[in-house]
Amino acid sequence: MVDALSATFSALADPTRRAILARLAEGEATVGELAAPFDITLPAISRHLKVLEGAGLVSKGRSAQWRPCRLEAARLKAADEWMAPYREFFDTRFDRLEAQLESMTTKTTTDTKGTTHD
Amino acid sequence: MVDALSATFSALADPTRRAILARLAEGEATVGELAAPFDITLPAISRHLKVLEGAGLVSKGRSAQWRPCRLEAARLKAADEWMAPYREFFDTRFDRLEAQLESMTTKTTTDTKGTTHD
DNA sequence: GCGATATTTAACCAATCGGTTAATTAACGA
DNA sequence: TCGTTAATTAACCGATTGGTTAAATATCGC
Repeated sequence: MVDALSATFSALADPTRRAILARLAEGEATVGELAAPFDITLPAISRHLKVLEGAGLVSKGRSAQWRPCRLEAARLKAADEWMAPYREFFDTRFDRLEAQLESMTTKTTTDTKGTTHD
Repeated sequence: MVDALSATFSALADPTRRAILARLAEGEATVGELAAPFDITLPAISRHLKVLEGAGLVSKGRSAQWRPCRLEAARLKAADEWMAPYREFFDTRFDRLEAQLESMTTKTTTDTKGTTHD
């Protein structure tokens, strides 16, 4: 997978890991505290945290036998920035009706093979 | 994986698929056109597209033997909205120095076990 | 109907994923 | 030093992933 953005999105592609991030947005928490809300075992949580750490979304400190975890937002910001150019499309109603209208008014369309989308 | 958000992030966790989306942001394209820039085989592209379709990020039309693909932004928007609450943290320099300052001024800290983060 | 073009499906493979249980490491506190 | 608590590591399992080659499907143009 290698690249940071892929690692970030991959880390986000799991509801448990997203929940952990949501929890950390409210402040630091130890591994045990993070694990509490879930049904899965501690080793499983430990590995989810390792994935989040690997993606640079979380950092771990140490305090006696505890490992307080903290949200690291930089990589989230990078993911957010990757999304930014697509925001332009969020409200583009580029759909059936509009496309059809366009193809009816324009005679020889610049169309990618005369689309009949849907 | 089941939930839409996980499917979306998972689909985005691959550079080939992100490149496909970037290409589609410039307009519709057939499977062959989308495959052209890549070294991998057509079946591989076909499956990447199926992942993107499955995540609702791309829709396919049909026109003779071509399958013109189009970007569908709704799910991207949902992912973007998931990120929104975290934007608050993007510039929070919540780091060593600031945390340490805080723990020095506050006597009995509300600290999660007296963090020594890093 | 036939050959060419566009795309998908099938079968396979090695690697990774998300979970488990059991064992290990590390630091506390008495 | 011993028992307890916090967390990680190891070994294993079944499912999924991302790629391949080869075969199948669909539609065109003649």
